[in-house]
Amino acid sequence: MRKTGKPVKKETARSVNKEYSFFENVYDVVRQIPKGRVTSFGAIANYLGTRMSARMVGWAMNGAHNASPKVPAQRVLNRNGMLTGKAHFATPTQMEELLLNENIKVENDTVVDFEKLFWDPAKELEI
DNA sequence: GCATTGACGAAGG
DNA sequence: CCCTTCGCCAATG
Repeated sequence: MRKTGKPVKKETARSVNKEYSFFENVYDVVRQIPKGRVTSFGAIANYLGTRMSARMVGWAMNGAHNASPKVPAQRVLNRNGMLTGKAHFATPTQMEELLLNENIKVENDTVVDFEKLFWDPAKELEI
């Protein structure tokens, strides 16, 4: 949890009061995703201990665009391995391009062999 | 301050 | 097996 980049500065009140919005935690985990690997919102949520509140992870990613360095949000997919957040990128095709650039095959807005490429922080990082 | 929504997930019908 | 509902927590209207 090195807050290398430091909070987004938009910590919107209460969340910062608890302990650095867990947004930072999300960003940090996402940045640690090895190239060519992907993970899911649920996995990150599980790593954070929120378990099923994967929604918050997605919500946190909403500020990822403002985070520095930029968070490889293209590696974060839903449990289906679908590029759900592609619409939130600069261009709808950017997410797919980034994944293809990492040798990750994308077919029909879904990552091929998602299970094989799946990278679970709670498992790989061994909390 | 209450109601709705949101890059999700799991369980139930 | 597909569709619906609930849960989660925070932000926005």
